[in-house]
Amino acid sequence: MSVSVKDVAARAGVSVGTVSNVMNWPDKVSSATVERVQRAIDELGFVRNDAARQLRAGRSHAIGLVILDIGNPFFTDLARGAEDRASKAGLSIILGNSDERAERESSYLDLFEEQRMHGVLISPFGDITARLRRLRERGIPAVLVDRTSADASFSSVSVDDVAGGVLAVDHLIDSGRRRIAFVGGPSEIRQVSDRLEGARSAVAQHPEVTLEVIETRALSVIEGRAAGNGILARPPADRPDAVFAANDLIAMGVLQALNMQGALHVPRDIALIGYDDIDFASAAVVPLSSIRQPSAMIGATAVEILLEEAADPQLAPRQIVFQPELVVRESTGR
Amino acid sequence: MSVSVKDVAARAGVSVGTVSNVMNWPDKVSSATVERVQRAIDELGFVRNDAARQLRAGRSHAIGLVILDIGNPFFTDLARGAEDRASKAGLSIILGNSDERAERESSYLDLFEEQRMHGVLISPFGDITARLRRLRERGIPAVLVDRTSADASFSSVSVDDVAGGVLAVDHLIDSGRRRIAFVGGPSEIRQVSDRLEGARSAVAQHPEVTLEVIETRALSVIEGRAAGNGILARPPADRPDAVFAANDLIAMGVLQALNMQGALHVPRDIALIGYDDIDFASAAVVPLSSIRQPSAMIGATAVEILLEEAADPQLAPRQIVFQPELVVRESTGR
DNA sequence: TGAGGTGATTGAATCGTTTTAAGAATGAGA
DNA sequence: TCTCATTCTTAAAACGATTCAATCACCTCA
Repeated sequence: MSVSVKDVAARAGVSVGTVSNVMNWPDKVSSATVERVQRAIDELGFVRNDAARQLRAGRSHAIGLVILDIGNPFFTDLARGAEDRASKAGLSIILGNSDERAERESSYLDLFEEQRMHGVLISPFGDITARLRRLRERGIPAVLVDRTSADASFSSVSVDDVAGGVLAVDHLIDSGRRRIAFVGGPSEIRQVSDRLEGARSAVAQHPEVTLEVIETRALSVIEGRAAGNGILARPPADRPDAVFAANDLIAMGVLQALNMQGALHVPRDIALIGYDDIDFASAAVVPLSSIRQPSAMIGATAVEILLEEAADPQLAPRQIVFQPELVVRESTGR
Repeated sequence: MSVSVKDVAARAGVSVGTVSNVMNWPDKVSSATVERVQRAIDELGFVRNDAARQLRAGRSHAIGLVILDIGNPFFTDLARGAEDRASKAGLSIILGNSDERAERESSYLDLFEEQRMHGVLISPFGDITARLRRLRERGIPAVLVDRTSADASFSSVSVDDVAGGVLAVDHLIDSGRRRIAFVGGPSEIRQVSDRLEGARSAVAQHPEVTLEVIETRALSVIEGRAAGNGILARPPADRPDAVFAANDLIAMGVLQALNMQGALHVPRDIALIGYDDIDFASAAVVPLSSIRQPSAMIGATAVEILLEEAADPQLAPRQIVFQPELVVRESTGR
């Protein structure tokens, strides 16, 4: 059925060891032989069997990546970044989507252990430090993405959401706004609470500025629109003059509500800034200011660290924190 | 480093063959032995090495899935459906994103061949029939998703886009619209041309109805908005009274343009229907009517067919075509 | 001519599991 | 007690690539 090194060796009139050397250490082989073996490979259409390579090598040539939500552009961008970096090292990425469900997360970790993955990148949902510790004992390093390790026992690559909150609110204040509303929730989500914390600390620098919190049940367009309608229903004097949304989906909902029938004008009446800078943000009715995260860079960096740890398991865990970036568009503009 | 069957066997005081039987054919082993071996497995934390299993079995326990665009909810839903069905058969799905680039598509196929995948599902971009034929010769069956095989030499699972076009335009006509515009492009995309063809044939049934085609350069929100602005700029008598957008992104762009500053009212002045029924559709300023495709079902069915072909390579290829479904919301409503 | 060196190639062992034919143990029936 | 079945269990042979010590061929220099 399948062509093996043995067949190639027979065709080229050399031993299997030589065929292997041609593929992996061509310098060790005379150029005439390389040529001959290569021709045999092409003629037979030989494709090496990765299972056998892996078995011999003791570990796979792939990195497992578990993300929280495949529908979220932030994660797919992150995956793209990881993939690009990994392929440079001759590794592939196996993508798993935990969908914020502990049992799916766990079954991916099972799979990755059975496959003796080169390493695992994970955006954790449940408490999996014990699992990761075990993987590490077995020679499979792990790096957390978009979340820091509680006890710093694992390396992590994340973004400073507190700084992002400061960035957003400072920008609103700089453009002359004084009554700011934070819209987002639930506050259990670490990203939400961090961004709010940043907003609070920015406001604290300016006695004349107030911050109100409008909590939502989820980070969705629908919830954002509900919050926006709530603002619209208030007497004008009670309304904020700026909204900082916990992510772009919320921001788009708020925008839709405020903009409906031209009731209020964004940014004239109310300035609006979101978070994540998803593609939709620039395509909104009023292009949305937002806080951009280096999602692809996060993925690439995580792979980088993982490779170093795979090469030297003794390495001390590192926590890499990226800084977010302000993107100004019309929704907060003049 | 790693615990092997040998260690388990030693601990349980049996041979490795028995350990293997406990895991794969427990009926062949006395219950006392099963119990003893199981305990040894648990105590040692044994996890079997998939590479070795695969090597012995000759093929992997995973199915490769190559999709065109991981940012498109249609494909992620499809992937979810495939994954659910595959896991019932004890198989996992390895997801690859070709990003509509031939070289990425090809490198995933290389990977899948090296891994001796159980089978391959692919939403093809380039012309890959030759590649797939070769995979099949090597015992790896392939099923096309969201596209039919030109020469019917491979099984496929797709949706009848022509019927979807008919569905959309019939609905517009039924609700009293007479001057319909189709917005979408480029027409090289098979889905676009099929939907337009459906629209044409629906219109052909009604002499009093006209169809105009507004071609866009891509299926994006921005392009949709440009098209919408074009419509807005015309004298009222020249405007269509209904728009059929080739997908929901286009539709949302058109909606944003028409609705801007309350210039035109959707659906009063112009009815609007999209295609795909993505989550955003129901969350738009005016909830969007759309054509829903059974994306998860497509994935699940494709896996089903793949499994049958893997079990019996002689099976004749089948073309499964699903019917799309009309979802009516406010944008075409009363 | 022979010793020593260099570079290319070989062949066997190895990775960890599954499979299969053969062997051992047990019990039933004569 | 012996034979024949029926369970269980074992040992060894795969699967296909990589690795490493050993061998070979050839050349140089004394």
